[in-house]
Amino acid sequence: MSTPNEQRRSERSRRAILDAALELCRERGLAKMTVEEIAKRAGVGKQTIYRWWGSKAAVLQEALNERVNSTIDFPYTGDLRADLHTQMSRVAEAFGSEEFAPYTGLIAAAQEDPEVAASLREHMIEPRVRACEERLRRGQEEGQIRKDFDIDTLVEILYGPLYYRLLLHTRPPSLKQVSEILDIAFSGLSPDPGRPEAGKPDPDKPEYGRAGGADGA
Amino acid sequence: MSTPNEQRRSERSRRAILDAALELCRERGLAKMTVEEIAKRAGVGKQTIYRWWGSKAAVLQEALNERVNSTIDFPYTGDLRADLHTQMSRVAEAFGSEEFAPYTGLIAAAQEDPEVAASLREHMIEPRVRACEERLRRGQEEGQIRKDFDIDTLVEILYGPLYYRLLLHTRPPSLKQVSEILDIAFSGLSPDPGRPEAGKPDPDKPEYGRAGGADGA
Amino acid sequence: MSTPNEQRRSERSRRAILDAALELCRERGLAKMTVEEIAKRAGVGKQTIYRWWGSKAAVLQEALNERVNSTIDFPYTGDLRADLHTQMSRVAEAFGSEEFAPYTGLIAAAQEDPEVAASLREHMIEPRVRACEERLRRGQEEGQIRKDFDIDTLVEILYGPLYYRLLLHTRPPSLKQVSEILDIAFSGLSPDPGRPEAGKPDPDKPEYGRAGGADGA
Amino acid sequence: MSTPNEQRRSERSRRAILDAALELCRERGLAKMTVEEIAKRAGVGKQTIYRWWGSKAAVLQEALNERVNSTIDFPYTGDLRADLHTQMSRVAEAFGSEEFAPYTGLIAAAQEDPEVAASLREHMIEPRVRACEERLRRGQEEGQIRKDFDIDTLVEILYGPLYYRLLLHTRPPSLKQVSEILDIAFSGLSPDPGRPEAGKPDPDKPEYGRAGGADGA
DNA sequence: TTGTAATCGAGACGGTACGTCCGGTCTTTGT
DNA sequence: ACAAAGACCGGACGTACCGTCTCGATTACAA
Repeated sequence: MSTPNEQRRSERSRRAILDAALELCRERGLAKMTVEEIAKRAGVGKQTIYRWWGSKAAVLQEALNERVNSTIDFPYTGDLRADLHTQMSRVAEAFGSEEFAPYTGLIAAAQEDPEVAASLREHMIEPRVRACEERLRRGQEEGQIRKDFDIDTLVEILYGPLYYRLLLHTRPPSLKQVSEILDIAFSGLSPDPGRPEAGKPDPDKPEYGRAGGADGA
Repeated sequence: MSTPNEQRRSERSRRAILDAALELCRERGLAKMTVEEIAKRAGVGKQTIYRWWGSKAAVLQEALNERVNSTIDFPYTGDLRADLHTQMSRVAEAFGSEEFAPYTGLIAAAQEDPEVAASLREHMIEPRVRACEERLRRGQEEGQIRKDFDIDTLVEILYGPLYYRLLLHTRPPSLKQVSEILDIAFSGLSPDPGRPEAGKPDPDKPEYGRAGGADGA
Repeated sequence: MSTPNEQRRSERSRRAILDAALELCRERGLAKMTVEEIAKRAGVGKQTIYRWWGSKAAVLQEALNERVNSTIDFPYTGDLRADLHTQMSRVAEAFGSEEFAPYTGLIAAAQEDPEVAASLREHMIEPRVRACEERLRRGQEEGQIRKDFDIDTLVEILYGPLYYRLLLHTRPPSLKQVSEILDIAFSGLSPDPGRPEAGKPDPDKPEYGRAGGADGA
Repeated sequence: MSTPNEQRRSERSRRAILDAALELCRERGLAKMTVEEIAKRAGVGKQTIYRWWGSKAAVLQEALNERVNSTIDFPYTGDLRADLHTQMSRVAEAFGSEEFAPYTGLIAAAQEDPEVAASLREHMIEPRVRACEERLRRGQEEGQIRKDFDIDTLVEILYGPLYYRLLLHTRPPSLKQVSEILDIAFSGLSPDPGRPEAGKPDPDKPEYGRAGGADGA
């Protein structure tokens, strides 16, 4: 079976479907949108969707791919820490934006559907991870960071906290968080007697255990 | 309106429902199980589920709560880093286990349902975060780590990478990852000329960019 | 099994149930009312209804019994045809009234439930048929009608047309119909050259075949 | 809104639904059959039933329509009374048959649903009433019956007694009843001194008031 | 007068069916 | 020859009632 003749495919329908899918996903989220709605809004038969995609998640995946290819590239100014700050800030900002619902929806779908998970990894995660790794490796070669750490794990340490906030909805990822991540990552936790003992209050910080109900839904 | 008379509630049915829900979730995941199935397997009317819970996610949430309350507590041996290693290893192991599907299912559901998100935070995340924070604060007071970092962000740096692997399905969380996280977090990335430049191979590490499609689900 | 102790029965509840049932039946018909509604409106537990009656139809049956016992009796003036006219007019009027829905509802229920049918016959039909038969027999003995017809069939000829209109909803039973029934029944259809050929217009008469759709529902 | 595109309708499904409905109605009656059963037996989605009919009664109505169109026609031999006897006997026989449950079920449903009532009248009652009226009018013109009676009322007098037995379940309509109806209707009740005073026993006749339980459900 | 036993209001329970919605497939129609 | 349109089967949704089953709290009888 597999896919029909790619050549006869209607680009017009493809575009309308991707646009409608993205639109709907932003309106009510991946789980609450239906293939039927996409079809209706795109002015397309349902079969046309099922012919070319396996699920609404696959449609959304393709729709997202097109819009975000630009954000892959990593800056290079020579200062690794500054470049990381630039890039991570961009990510934190994106994660905090309302427009980002489709991405979290996709990650949610990936939890229950290995195909989505694979596609997500391949198209969204890995290219960005690779870009980050390359920048890190270059910095390493330039002696800006130590060489005895695993680059992959390092990427996870830098971006994991952003995903943590994004997906557990504790508080929105923020620029402040990015700075703190870099602070800790670069300086390390081990005590350094020569350093000042800063105790600045933190507006990001939720206060677990006090008036807990307020941070609901 | 709200809930009916709690006193007349049948504990027998409640148990059967929670058990059935957990069982089904492990069999096919939260998204693919239905309220009807839970009811049938529990030998219960659907209305009995709808009477006491708002959704299948809420049932699962309650079912999970009961089983994991024991894992909150943090060890205290006096050595903060060792205690973190102990606890994070436990988490990494749990995250890797097959039995953990219900938890990721719940996180997925939280992406599209604020009520689930709130409940997840309140019952699963916050108690553990609090426990970790307390341990960290104690270590801080004992001078084992620096005092000028935000504790919340620190928690995110430690656990974020585990969630990253759990939810993005790049590779399973592992004990090795835990060690590396602690290495980086404690030592910091900044170069230290006195240290050896270890280059040990890493079995966890996927090789992005080579035969990338092969690691798909 | 059967019924519980009749002596301890609460007359208060019995009354409230019968009243509520009749009220509800008039509001929305037997089929669309529920035991739950009766119980709620009567301020009574559902069990109290199920304890004493087998179905909502049985409740309604009993409720109706109480209200209509007065209409059984047949007048006796000496003029059979006049007495029939009096009684049948009363019936036609009752059948036409809006308050009569419970009765048709009961007949409807009887079509699918033999118990209701038996109860209906026993409590509502037979006593009235017997009364009518007695009056007819007396008239027969007095020589006011011929003796060579079956009394039962005669009753059916007199009242059947009223039930016909009541149950098939072609047009409401009317006094005019009663007069015509008696005319035909007493005179007979066979031509009598000596009689006048009346051709009075009939306001009751629907005109089948012309603009038929207009008389719908 | 209303009905979808009639042209795309599947005749296959329509047939299966009507057949299943009639079958089920004969098995357990209109009230005790469910839309779900019809769907299952017809191998059809429930939605396909709800798409084209408003209720199970509507389905049954359409199913019955197709089977009974043949019985409308009235015989014409020149002898009105004989023709009436022929036709009414056919009806009496049909009313007595077990296969007739769907019809009584429909009449029952009509008591609580004006749409069913209208449909019943339009499709089942009126065509037959019209056919009978025409035959009667012709007989009237031929001088076989008097001209000073209302034809509609006459139809009710002839058929009302059959419906009476059918719906009140006193005793089954019978050929004997038909003969007696015609006897009374044609001869009239008024005494005729020249006639014999027949007193033949009647097997149809129930004996109200004696051992009444025997005719119970 | 006080137990004792049954009925009572209340309503949770295991179920059945409702009528709606959507997922995926199959058929018809128009271009 | 495509696709659009959309009807189709299947089956889960959440709701409404069914008739049964506890629960105390009356209530009426017997002791």
